[in-house]
Amino acid sequence: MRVRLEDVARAASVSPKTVSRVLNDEANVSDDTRKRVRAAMEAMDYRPLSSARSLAGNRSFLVAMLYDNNDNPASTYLAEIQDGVLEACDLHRYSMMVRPLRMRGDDFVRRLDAVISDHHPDGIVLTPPITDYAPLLQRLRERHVPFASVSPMSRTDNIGVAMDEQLAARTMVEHLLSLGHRRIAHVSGIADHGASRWRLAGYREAMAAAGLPEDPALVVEGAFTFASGVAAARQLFALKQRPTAVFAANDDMASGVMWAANQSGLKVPQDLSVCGFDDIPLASQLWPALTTIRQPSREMGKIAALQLLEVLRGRGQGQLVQMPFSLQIRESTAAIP
Amino acid sequence: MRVRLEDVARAASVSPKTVSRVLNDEANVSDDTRKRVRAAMEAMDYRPLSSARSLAGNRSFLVAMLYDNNDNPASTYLAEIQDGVLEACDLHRYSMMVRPLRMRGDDFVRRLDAVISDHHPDGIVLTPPITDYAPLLQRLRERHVPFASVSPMSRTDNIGVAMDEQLAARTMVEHLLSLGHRRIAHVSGIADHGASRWRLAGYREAMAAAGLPEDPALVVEGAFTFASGVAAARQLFALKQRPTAVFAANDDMASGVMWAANQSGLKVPQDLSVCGFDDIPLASQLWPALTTIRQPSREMGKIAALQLLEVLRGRGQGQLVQMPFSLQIRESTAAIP
DNA sequence: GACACAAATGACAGCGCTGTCAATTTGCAA
DNA sequence: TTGCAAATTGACAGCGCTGTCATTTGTGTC
Repeated sequence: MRVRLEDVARAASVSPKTVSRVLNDEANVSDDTRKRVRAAMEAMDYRPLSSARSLAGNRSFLVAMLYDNNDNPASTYLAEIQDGVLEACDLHRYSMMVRPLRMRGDDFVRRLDAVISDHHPDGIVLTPPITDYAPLLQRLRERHVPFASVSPMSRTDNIGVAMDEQLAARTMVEHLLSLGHRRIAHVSGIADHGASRWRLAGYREAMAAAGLPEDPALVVEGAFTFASGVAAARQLFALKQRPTAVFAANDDMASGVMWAANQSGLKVPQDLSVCGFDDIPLASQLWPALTTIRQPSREMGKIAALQLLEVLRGRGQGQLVQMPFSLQIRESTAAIP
Repeated sequence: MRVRLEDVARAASVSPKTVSRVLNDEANVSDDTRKRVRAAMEAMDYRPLSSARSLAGNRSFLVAMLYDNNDNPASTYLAEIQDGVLEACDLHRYSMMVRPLRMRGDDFVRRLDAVISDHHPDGIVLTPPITDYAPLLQRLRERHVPFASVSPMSRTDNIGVAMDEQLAARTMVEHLLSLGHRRIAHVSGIADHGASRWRLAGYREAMAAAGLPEDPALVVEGAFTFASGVAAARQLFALKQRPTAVFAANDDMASGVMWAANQSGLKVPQDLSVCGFDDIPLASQLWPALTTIRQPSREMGKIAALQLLEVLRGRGQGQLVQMPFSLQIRESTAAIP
């Protein structure tokens, strides 16, 4: 038969309520008692029944990770974040569920409400690009559902994890500048994603700081996909004055650019330097391996979830953790000839 | 305040137990009553509290999807299956959780037990490569946890979804043969994965049927990754008698082969035909677009979950659904010069 | 209309935990 | 040693639903 809390109580010669206190790490339990109870739990391999805990305690021990994969082809990114969130949840014995939640559609709030009412997550982890969708944030606040975000656009009133993407992008471009490149193109992402804005801003900042005039022809909008990288590259290669380096806003597009370069007979990095952003697994597998910005997605998912859990467990307020980035210089960038 | 089952009962002038019957689609409720109760539920936007249902009914309404991503770099594949499983679960108002579960390690059974004891899933969806791990299956049967599999190796005593991968592989190779190719190489996957075996078997079958002697040099083992495709291709290109076509056991490796071909100055498909398996998004984005076998992962995840749910809901036994495949002929394969 | 039987409905306890609040023990100052 | 507040522990009800079993209602037969 199942071991119940009551059984543990009997074994430890305390009341069920005391076992409950130990289980929930509550204060006001003597060290001696706590130890005895813990030992009994261990000895009996006690597994609290989460449905009973939820019913009695009015909490679900559930964290929901919301995402919109409609606009987000980089499923490897979401998968990594998911792994990180799950790791954090496991640490505190919370469950995790994942829910796609498309932004488009006027029944958005209804769908969000359904998720909350049906599953009662204690808290929510938001992933780009829905980290900044106003109706979502508003509704979560109205319903008092705590949430944490991965790479939110707004850096105030938010907990979770963020990276200084603008500085990272600037650093990337400065690397190209230091190699002697002057005609540096940028393939940006979907316009209203925070990631696109910051990376583009970082590019512009670096170019301006180097005293280079802005050339609109050198900035092409992509969609974070391999195919859009190919298309953007074709457009850039068709320019009368071809760029000598391309900074793509993510690795998928960067590999598209490299592919197109290969097709056009351009050697990377001899004829063209290419760099990306994210450091997806493919980046180091490509040949030549891609110079990029390392963004530890898995770790970021974990940290965001930990901030949320801190709040859920009544341990603190949580904060917006600033993530360091690192420039991964590999073989796809080189000095101009 | 929250609307409870009791409130619905009062509104519909029936006992709580009757509302419970309607909620659970049980028999022995008159059509009239059922309609009245449904209307009341609708009107009051009643949301049953799953923790109470679980506690009283001793079921969790939870489906767990288990995977081992350690050996499975194609996270896009798992993400699609996950989406499909989730869709099926939503259909029947079940929740879904995902759990990585590494096969290696002698504490495997303990880890599996922990998942079951902690979360009490009503059933489990297994994904390759853990669909055929004997200790896992044995333990699930011992604990009477129903499960369904996506592409299990054993086609007996299993419910879920499968594709005739061997026939698909054979069909792919026959396509190459029909284009006049004779020196056809195969880049296989991780040896003990079912997918690798079937695809290799299909390749051999087609070659033998065409009366071509088996040349061990033409079969190179990869690991389902882009990088392993590149490595395998290099090995094949180094052969004194280079193959004119390469059939890779998945699209990631096929794109690796194409990449390597590009690097070696081989034009695809003029100098080398390349084809893959799975039809991942990248396949149609590549240039030239990759000829491959379409494997509808998302749909397969959904179907597997539906078989499981049929069992969980006491609606039937579930079955191993055979999935049709389709050959996607694109631009990466062509007749030999 | 009376009877047998099946279908429909309801009463009630209890699933395993936690919230509330009361009871007991401990620690410490006087 | 006594007194009192603080710390610790426990008693008990109840969270919202479903299982069990009893009761009522409906249906068909002679």
